Amino acid sequence: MSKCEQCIVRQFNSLKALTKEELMRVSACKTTQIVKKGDNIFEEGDSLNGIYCIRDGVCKLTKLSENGKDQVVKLALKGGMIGQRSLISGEPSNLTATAVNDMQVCFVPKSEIIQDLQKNPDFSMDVLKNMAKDLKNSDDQLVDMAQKTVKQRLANTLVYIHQKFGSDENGFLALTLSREDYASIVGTATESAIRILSQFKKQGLISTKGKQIKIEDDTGLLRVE
Amino acid sequence: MSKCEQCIVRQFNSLKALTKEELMRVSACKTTQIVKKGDNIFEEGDSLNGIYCIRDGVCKLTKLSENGKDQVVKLALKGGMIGQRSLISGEPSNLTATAVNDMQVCFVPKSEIIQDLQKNPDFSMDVLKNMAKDLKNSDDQLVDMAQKTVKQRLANTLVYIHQKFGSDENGFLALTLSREDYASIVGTATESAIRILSQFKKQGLISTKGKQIKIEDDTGLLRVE
DNA sequence: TACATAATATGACAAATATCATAAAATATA
DNA sequence: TATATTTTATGATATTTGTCATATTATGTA
Repeated sequence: MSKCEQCIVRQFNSLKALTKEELMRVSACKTTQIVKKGDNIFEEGDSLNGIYCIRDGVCKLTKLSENGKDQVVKLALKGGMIGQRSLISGEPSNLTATAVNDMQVCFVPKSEIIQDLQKNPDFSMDVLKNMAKDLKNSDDQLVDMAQKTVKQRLANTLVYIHQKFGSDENGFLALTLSREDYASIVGTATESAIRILSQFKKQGLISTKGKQIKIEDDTGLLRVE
Repeated sequence: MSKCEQCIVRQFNSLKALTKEELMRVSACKTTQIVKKGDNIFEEGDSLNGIYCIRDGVCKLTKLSENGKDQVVKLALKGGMIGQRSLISGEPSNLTATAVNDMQVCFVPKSEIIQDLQKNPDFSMDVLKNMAKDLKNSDDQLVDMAQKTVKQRLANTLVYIHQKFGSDENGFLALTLSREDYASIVGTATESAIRILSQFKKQGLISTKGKQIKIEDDTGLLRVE
């Protein structure tokens, strides 16, 4: 089994603030798991006994609304950590984590993390900073959700995914999501999302091939009204 | 000037986790200010050199959207702390804090707080827990904003304010907000908020007297479709 | 390959919400 | 108290968005 000390992914999250000794302990107690596309890592209401560090792949964090629709709250990718909020508050998870493509994640037990939070101020400060960043993102999303049109939100989402995940060799977004996923990021009906994508296509802002999407004009998308 | 050691308000926030010595230092370096209704404590983009502990009164934390409308992200009341997120991330404030009624707030300089975060794991853990709670609230709000109707959101807001702020001697909500404030909490046009309030009144869910609102049927409000 | 299944696409229509106009009431101010 | 100003209220209408129906295309599987 591979060691955390040699894992590059760690540089992208709070684990980089651990001392060599702490990291070795984490490495010794962690377990690595393969998660197949579509499978859940954990579900809303689950008690989490640790956190997950994403070695590879992407997952969506969603919450089921009373109307029966899932809302995507966040996308987490390679280097991300999920489950910290729940671990810190000691409450069951507020969100469901579902693999958007095949993933490899490392589970680190709660006891080790809590101990490091208590002993290592650099680590706890870094976790605090990441949580602060999440909170800012969440607040900003809330404002957009409240004040922007569906069209604007979908345009922003496309640009965001372009920026965050880049393009493949053919120019298509490297992260392929279903139209339903787009709809539940944007907070709209799947048909509405599809309709607006068609419109963007006619306007030359994007092009598509099956479910794959190519961004043709980022700035144009950001100008959508 | 009054001392933090004797301040009850502290019990409601992370400052309760400080040691006696730390608290005395905070008390020595803090400054108390009066903020009049409608005045800003800080604005979006301001660099904050500390955090504010609310001794009395209520403020709204808002963000201006590109469409020119303010969105309320959070209401903070007596015992609450504002500005922590910005202090921790080291970024300018993401939100504007405006007094909804007359307030008294204590400003604690950044240097003192940072030092305590570094030295006192109980304190940093408590700040972390509060941030985790804020994050959960923000995520939940996001889901509601995306998936619930304006009517449901306004009903939920009324119940929330009833729970959080209670009623005055005449049964009216103890926190009086303008219809415009309600609209920018719910994320709708002021006219829509007013229209729906009128509807709730006809249904006997609330009653009003000027801008004052009395909740007549909490459970009924929560059942609104 | 052929079939079944799921995902995407689009039309028609209904419902929700925003906008503009204007009136009435409440509140602040002289 | 009288007046000006703001806030609340409501109607008319336009726009946005959701829902249901159905066709088409893509994708997985035997």
